[in-house]
Amino acid sequence: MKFENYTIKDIAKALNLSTSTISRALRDSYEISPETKKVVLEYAEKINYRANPIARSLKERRSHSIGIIVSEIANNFFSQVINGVESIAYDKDFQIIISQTHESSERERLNVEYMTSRSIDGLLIALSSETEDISYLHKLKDRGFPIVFFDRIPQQFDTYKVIVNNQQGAYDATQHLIKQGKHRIAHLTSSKSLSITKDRLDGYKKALMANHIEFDPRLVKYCQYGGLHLDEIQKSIEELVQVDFDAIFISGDKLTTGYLHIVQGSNFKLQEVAIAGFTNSNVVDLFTSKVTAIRQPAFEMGKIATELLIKLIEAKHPITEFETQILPTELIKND
Amino acid sequence: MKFENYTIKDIAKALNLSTSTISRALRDSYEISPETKKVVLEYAEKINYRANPIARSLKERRSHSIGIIVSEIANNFFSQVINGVESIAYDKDFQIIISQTHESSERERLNVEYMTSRSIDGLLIALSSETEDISYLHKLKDRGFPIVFFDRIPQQFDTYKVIVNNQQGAYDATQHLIKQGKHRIAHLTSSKSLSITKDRLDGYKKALMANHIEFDPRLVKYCQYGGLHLDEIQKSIEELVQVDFDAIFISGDKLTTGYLHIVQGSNFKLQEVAIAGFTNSNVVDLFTSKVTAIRQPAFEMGKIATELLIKLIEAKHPITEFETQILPTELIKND
DNA sequence: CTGAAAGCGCTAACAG
DNA sequence: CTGTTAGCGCTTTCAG
Repeated sequence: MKFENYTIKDIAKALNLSTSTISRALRDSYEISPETKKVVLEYAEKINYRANPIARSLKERRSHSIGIIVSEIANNFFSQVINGVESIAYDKDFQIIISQTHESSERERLNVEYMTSRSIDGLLIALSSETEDISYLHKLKDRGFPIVFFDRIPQQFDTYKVIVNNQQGAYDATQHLIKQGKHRIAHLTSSKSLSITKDRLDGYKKALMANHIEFDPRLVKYCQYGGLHLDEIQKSIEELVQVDFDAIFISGDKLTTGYLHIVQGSNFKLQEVAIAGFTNSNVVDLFTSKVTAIRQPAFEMGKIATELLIKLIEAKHPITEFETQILPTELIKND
Repeated sequence: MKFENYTIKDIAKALNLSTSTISRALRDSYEISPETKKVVLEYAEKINYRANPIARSLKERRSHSIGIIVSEIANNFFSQVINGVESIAYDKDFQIIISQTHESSERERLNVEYMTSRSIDGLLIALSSETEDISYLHKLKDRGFPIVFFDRIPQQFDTYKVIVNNQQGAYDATQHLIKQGKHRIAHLTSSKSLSITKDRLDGYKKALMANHIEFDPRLVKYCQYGGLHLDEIQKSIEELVQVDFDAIFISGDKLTTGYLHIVQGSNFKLQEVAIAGFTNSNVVDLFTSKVTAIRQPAFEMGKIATELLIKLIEAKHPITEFETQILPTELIKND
């Protein structure tokens, strides 16, 4: 089945004008007389004419679409980011194309390739937890393709980046736990290769140090897939129980809920362990376990990243000076 | 900044062949000699050639992309559906374009228009809670445009539809509450215009009847925006408290969490009201309030809907015989 | 087996 | 102010 639309040619024929006149009239060009414009616009309206964007894209070498790659849209943080992206893209008449990596670097690479081959004009991306080699992204960028990173950013990549102050957020969370009188604070986090993992670990250490608590590496557990698989969390907890802990700072949504699921079933004194963690869930306050949340301004982040990307796309001359925007986190106490 | 790719022309020039030969070789046409193919393929590989899908789309009048419209991707049910869609689309080499209505019928219409004008090959859609007039969808369909509805479907629209057995799910939920000794069972639900609202209400009534409990219309509260705005739930609860109830059957994710948020703050005996509801949340079991969940096979639904849509898109002749697939729900007790 | 040429729908020099 | 024409990158007759 094929679905046909009117073309500019149809209008030209019907109105006894040339296609270029129609094209110009529709785009409100100054070269066209008001009368002609009126006739064309009215007729176009009447037949409900819609320009074929594919043809326009081919001509203009722009698709007016941007890609966004996240690990999971079912993650509150990312879906909120996407809402932010949407809010700007919609205004600026850009289509957005979303795809998920499910924390697989191969999937990520395929998605990027698929998207660029489908001619997106630019890319917003938060790296997967598995990703280490991003040379293909460097190549793309070097060929002039606009990329903006958010949340999970690479080191040494000359482009715009948008993140939160992860170190500060982690510091605040840890500090909060310490203030509650906790001293053996575990840290459950994502893959070592992620920027956020490093930054949050730094904040955690800094808070310990500020309170003269010695850092114990046995209390830090990494989950390669960011808690996507429950068994990586299970394993971490089992190991943590061995070394003993009275509070835990968790570095992500999936990790937090995964942790809670496991704790819920357990009989150990785990129930009394204080919890603080990065999460943008809207329902943490409904949980049986009290969780102190570090919230990220996800919507805002999506907006800013998109604005920067569009700036990059629409730049007349290559941009070479980039900054990294750092947004504040918010601590939501729950006790 | 423009981002340039190699074209078929570049290959032709480099290899001293014509563009048509290259085109054919790349598509493994029988008319091309194995040797030529080999040379072309190798060279294409070497320069990492990617065909420009925009050009191909223009020629073939197909974009190899499908649109999916939901109210909110931040809703577990919908994000799971999308994952199902993705799993099939990916295999069949279709790009998916997601957009959200935020329960606004105007947004829905704009999204559909935007997507079709951007040449998607087909559309998957769950109607917004506000939607009443879908004549524009009828028009699209009549012009041969493939549409598949899921979850929130219209009456009288000749096309494939995929839903769950909402009546049965509602029946099971209500029955479960009754078995717990509850007799004044409220029903908090979405907009009157949605198919799922009607079906679930029917199931609820049927269960009451089967247990010789009289139906009390004052116990049914509708939320036009499906709980997207907390105040509509607030208002419903206030009214329900007036008529008194000892259990509640809730018809959706947002409504359920919204209800819990409000109840949590309240001092009334609301805390003792038993709750059952449609939700695909992965964290209901972590909630303080015990919620009996009716889960929908969302992933499955996305898969089936996509398969049907692709069938429609690839049909050589117009399809006129349609069925509605009805999937089972699952009751997850929590007591 | 390969090439020339037309055309998908639109835009944009260039002419008039 | 309007029309002619070429061309975006690809596929596809139609010739050879």
